[in-house]
Amino acid sequence: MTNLAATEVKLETRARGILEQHHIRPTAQRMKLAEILLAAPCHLTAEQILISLRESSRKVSKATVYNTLKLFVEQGLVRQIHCDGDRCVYDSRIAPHHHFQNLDTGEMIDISPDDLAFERLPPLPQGTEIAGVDVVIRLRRKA
Amino acid sequence: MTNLAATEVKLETRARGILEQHHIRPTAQRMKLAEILLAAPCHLTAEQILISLRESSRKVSKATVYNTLKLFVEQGLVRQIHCDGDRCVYDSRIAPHHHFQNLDTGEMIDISPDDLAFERLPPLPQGTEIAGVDVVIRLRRKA
DNA sequence: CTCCCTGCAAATGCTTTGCAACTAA
DNA sequence: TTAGTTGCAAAGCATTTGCAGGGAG
Repeated sequence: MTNLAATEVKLETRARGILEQHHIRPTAQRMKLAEILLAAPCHLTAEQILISLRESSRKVSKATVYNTLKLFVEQGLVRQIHCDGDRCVYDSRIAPHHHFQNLDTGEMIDISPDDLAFERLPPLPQGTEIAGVDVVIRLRRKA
Repeated sequence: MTNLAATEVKLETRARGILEQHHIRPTAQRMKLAEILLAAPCHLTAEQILISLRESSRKVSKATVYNTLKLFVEQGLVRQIHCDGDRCVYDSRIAPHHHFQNLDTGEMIDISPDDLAFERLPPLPQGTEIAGVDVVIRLRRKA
């Protein structure tokens, strides 16, 4: 009980700090969203976030959820991953890392950067540099 | 001229052969689509394919393009790549390979499997096996 | 008071689907 | 004949946008 309360306070403080670091005004809606995403490293769809929000006291409109997520992505607060054509997840872990994708469930699982290394990378086209490298290991149930 | 004609005939034959191998009835529309995709390894959006088709003699409806592409994907004739949220490309190279994505132009470029190798892969979650590994190296114009 | 934020609903854009006409074996 | 295909238009669906009302500083 006291632990829970302490955790919640800490989370709120942390969320506020991160928003301010990114020069985002900490409105009630943005705070709620940040708290959901920052509570733990997670991969959530806009829909799942919307459901989380409805369960909490404060109600947030769908438009605001999308607008806020877009803002967070632009500010580098979360990462947007397109796992398939008509669904994308917001990844609250900012540090570079890779993913398993469970094809049966659609679930995304983090891969620690330490667990994956390249032996050889291809030469880059003239005049370009690497902005990022994404690896997705697609998994199926073992036969 | 004779070369061109020969190439076209060959392409048509090849397209027909591939459709039959996959037990897809070679209708005129499917042949045209297969020819566009098989002419060379390429990454085309549904829109680009639609434009190619309009330029050719035979006209094909948008619905048929989507239905046919879906069929081709299901049959493993082409690969569908989701490069961003509201756009996907159809990759006519079936063999496993990876991609550069030019963030400035959206263009996808093949990476030969020989040019990329892993030094270390992460342990897989219990009861799963690898269905595929996709690497996307995102590029930006060099500063 | 002013600017920015929010929420609703309408709009957008890609993709899918229902259905009647059609086509090839 | 008969199952499989096509094309049109309408439907779907995730996301974006226009705009009026609202809130914080």
